[in-house]
Amino acid sequence: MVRQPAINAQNRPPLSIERIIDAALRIVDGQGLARLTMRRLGDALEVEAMAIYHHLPRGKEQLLDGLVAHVATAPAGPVADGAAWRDALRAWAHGYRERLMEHAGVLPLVVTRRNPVALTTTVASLREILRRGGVPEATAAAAAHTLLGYVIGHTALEVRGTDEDGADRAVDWPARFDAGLDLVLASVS
Amino acid sequence: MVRQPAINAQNRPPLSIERIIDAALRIVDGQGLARLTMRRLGDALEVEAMAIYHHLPRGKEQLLDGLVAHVATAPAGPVADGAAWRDALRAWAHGYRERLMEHAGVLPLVVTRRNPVALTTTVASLREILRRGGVPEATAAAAAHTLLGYVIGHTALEVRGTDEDGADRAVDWPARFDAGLDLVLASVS
DNA sequence: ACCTGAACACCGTTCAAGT
DNA sequence: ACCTGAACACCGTTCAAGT
Repeated sequence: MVRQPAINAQNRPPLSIERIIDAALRIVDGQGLARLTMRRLGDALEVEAMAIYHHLPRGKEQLLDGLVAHVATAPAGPVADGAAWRDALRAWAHGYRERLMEHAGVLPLVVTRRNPVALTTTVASLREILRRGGVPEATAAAAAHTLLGYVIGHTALEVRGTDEDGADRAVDWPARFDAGLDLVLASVS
Repeated sequence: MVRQPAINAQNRPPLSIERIIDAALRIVDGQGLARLTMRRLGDALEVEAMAIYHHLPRGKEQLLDGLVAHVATAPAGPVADGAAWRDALRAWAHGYRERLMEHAGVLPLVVTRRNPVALTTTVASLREILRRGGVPEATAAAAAHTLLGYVIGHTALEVRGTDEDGADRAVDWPARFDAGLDLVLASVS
């Protein structure tokens, strides 16, 4: 008789940080950040809210940090051909925007929480691609911040959906995003 | 005997939306957004929390909308010499960044709240400056969104204070901001 | 080790009542 | 018109207790 590891009396697997973050993200995506409460999260996990504290001792703070780490950590992968850095950054930007749009509810957290590694590692990956493309170190560092700042800021504008232009024309957001992206990338060298 | 208008039994002026928003902003700036509660706001105004609802029937939602309107509504003024649009936009960007830094606590709200006029009017003013500078309509619209998105996003990165670079160098944020701003403005035409 | 149950101090908001 | 006081349903979190 092999011992079943990690199955408790109620016949369900014990909680894990991953399952907790996943459930929290589902609540935020489906109902909004304001409805993410420890008690509701407990319900979703079929557990008393207090059980969550056993896995996240810092409580809700740690939960929100986990959400940011899960959503905002998306470094650009290394590029085979260094010269194609412009295309690589464009592709990364599209992916990052989509990620933020999918989990729009965590955007305020991305913008608020102090000093998480998420953005640091992401911005470092961008700088590395620029560096390998032959862009001077100082320019690469500035351009990496500019690009990440643009993607986050523009996506924030899009999510908030200022759906018209001030001139009563509907905004084609993906086109806007691409146009701005080109503007940012065009002068990097 | 001239009637003293709007002085009540307790010998203090009645509340007004302006005084409420001011007090709320002071709490957010001094103690952070999380500590802005209706009861604390009431204390600051020397009033029971429930009195606030008489002036803001939509309650805390309306209060937060008011904070965003107060902080994020900062259109660029009209420019005498249309040809100097690049300098005008640079000056506006510096002012807007400073505003957001001063009231960093409301940044998550700026990024979250749906469809306030604040950003719409601001972006419209940027587009107008570009238009008068002779930039084609479509480019002007895209560049205005790009610029506002950049300023908000980059300031958000700065506020969160990823104080090092991933390469252990301290970041000179104002210099970074200027470098990115030039990058954005350089290719607009 | 992992989870529960009761409890505490605090929320936002309503509603009837006071002046 | 403007504000108060009590009340309601909900928070995050602690702590001792169960298995």
